Amino acid sequence: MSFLDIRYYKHLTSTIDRNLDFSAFMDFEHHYQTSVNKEQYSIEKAYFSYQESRTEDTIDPKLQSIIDMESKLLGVLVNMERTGIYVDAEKLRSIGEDITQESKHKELEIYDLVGERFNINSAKQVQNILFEKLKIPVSKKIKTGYSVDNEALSLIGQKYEIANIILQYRTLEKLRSTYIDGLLKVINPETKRIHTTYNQLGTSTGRLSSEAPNLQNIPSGSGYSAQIKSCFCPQSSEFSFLVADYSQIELRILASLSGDKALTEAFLRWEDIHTRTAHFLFWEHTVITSELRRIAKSVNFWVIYGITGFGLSKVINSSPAEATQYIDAFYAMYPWVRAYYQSVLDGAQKNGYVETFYGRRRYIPGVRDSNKMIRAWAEREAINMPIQGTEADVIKFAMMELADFFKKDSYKSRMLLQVHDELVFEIHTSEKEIMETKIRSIMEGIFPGNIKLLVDIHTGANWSEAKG
DNA sequence: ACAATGGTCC
DNA sequence: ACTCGGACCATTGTA
Repeated sequence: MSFLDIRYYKHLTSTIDRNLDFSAFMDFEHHYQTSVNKEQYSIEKAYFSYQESRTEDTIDPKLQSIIDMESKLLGVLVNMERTGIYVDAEKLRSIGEDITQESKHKELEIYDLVGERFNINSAKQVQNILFEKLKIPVSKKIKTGYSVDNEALSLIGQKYEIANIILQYRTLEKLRSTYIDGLLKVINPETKRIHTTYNQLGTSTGRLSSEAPNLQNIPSGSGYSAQIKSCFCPQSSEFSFLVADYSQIELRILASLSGDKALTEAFLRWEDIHTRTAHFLFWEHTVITSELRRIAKSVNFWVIYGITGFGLSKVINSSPAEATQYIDAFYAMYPWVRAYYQSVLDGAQKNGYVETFYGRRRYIPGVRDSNKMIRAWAEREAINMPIQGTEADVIKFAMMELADFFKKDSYKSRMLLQVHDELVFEIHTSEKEIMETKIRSIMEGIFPGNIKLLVDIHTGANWSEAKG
């Protein structure tokens, strides 16, 4: 277990138990950061330092179970990293050429409209062109001047076509720079595959992060995004892709943790939860249009984040007052959720931390701060962490069980990626049936809450085809 | 090198 | 009044 290096210790201090003296560890970390060979740090060293610096004598058994899980998970992650994922470089390059061509075209179109050449990639220069030269009214301000981000340009685009073309140009450039050039650069020449690195220490909720490259933010839309995603595929024809994702896992966990009757019943009756919320929010409408459902979906989504009416209003394009009404209506519909949130905040006040279903902790000192803004921020963090963190715990436990299963009978199929609520597999043709059955049963069976977790499974010849 | 801005994902 | 749940990365521009 030589991979259980210093990352593990850092994880303990940062996401599991922040109540530690960090100084004993600084030397260790310095060596880690300057070291070429990460493997030289053993679990024994890390664990020793951890014990040395603990301020309590005993460790909460629930916390210990998380520590044990993380220890074992590291080996699973290392296997996934080493396995990597194949990318059709030729296809990716060819898509890149299409994008470049279209991008060049947009570029010229912009110069033509403006009557001047400038660097469209520079926010500053775009500001100058739009607001100084073309005298377009400002829609949104930022620290250093006038914003030209997506939100601002979309507004401007209602009247000035130039903003829409800049948006289109940006989208193309984003795809080209980050996902074409960026990915081509990190294909391993020996394996022809991309090997990401999972960071177990990167988040404060217990989620994994993925870096060098980040394979957790590959675009998922249609058009070029789908084309890029389709470049992720099996290396040989004996394999296909399988994507298994938890369906509405946050809301299901919220239902279990809060025990809310209405939310629980809705799930037990297999109702469409977004439509149900929409019916309640827009009770005066007899027909729920897709637009109304979209708003209700945003409300459901952002209530989990502990967001304010102001924030929600930006997402659903309404006034803050209207958005606040929606949030209040949500709480009226699911009163136990509000009570549950209150109990989470009370716990944060009392203990200084909040915890997941499995006992993973996040220390939140801000809930005791005298500054109202800081406190409000801390409260949103506190409300979100048990849900997002439990989700992270659930999929991590599932991954470990899946890894055991794959290993036990020496299957040829492999687990390749984790994207927070989704796992990507490379499935050998001969193992298709058993894999579908087992992956579903392991993932759905891991969480013992009142509400059963649901897993959607899609298969296909590549990542794009296999997505939901 | 580093901050600011912007954009992609769950 | 309000820039807000959790991440990583590219580009520009300044130090």
